Amino acid sequence: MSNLTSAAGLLLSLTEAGNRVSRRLDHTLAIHGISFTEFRVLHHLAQAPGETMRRVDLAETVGLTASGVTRLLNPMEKIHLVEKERNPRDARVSLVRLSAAGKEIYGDALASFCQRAQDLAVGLPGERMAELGEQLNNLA
Amino acid sequence: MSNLTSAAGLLLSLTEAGNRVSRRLDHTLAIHGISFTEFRVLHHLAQAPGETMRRVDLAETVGLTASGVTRLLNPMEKIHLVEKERNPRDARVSLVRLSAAGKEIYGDALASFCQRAQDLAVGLPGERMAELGEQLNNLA
DNA sequence: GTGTAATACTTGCGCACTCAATTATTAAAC
DNA sequence: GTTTAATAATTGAGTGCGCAAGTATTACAC
Repeated sequence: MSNLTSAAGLLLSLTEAGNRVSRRLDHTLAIHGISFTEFRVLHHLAQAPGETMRRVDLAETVGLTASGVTRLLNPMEKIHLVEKERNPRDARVSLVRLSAAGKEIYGDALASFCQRAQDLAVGLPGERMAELGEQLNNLA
Repeated sequence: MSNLTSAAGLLLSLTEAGNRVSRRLDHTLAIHGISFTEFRVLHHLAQAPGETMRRVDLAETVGLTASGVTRLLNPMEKIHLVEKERNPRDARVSLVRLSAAGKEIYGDALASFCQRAQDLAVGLPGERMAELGEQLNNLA
């Protein structure tokens, strides 16, 4: 029926589902005044040691370009969701830290996110979710 | 470690991996002069009965908005990768058909795509790929 | 049949993001 | 210690795509 290898078919479904899901989550997070992308940086910062990350690492984990994070973080700094910080050991890197305000918004948004995710993820194998998520993180 | 439900974590990984993968595939398909999104419409048209689809259905399957497909298809029609066609039963719908030229480009791009997909998908469970892809299609 | 709602698609506007090139800084080569 | 290469981030220019609103056309009520 389909002339795709199984890997190709999977990546196709992955990206298409990813697009759909992103758009839906964007809508549900709009209530909190942040985009889904912004939520993702808040989340990864919240998980990071010291709630601080380098911009390049942030880019890779959220699935953006370095350029993309720069543009994304600018307004977030202005709204004081995150704070810029310099690295004494290496003047090239500029670190990003989650602010108190950012932490609070993250907490609120997290609840909406998890709730909506529960709805969207029906039909996925409940037991294997954690395992599968881990595999996806090590992808590409 | 992470205060996410398993569903939430999975959707996060899904969208982030989707972004990364999309960007990579975009690059590899650039050789054929098409974007990854364009490849996806060519692919779905090639699978469709009569190699023809309605724009709304195309939008949903490729993970775009109706507006998005309109903008995407305009240049593709100009390059004659696809052809517009009207539905005699319903004047609202405008059908899109894969052209001969589009079919050819699709065939070429398909090879590159599958090859690259193979590389990108290392670390994913080979046996479960087809099954998982099907589940992702019924997501969101 | 007429009015209302639903569906398919398009368009104006704008934002998010990418790419390529640039700057600043550090690491490596020798 | 220079020179060269590699890394981190930013910026200019441009594109892709979404949203909201608009236009047709069809379906449904009654």
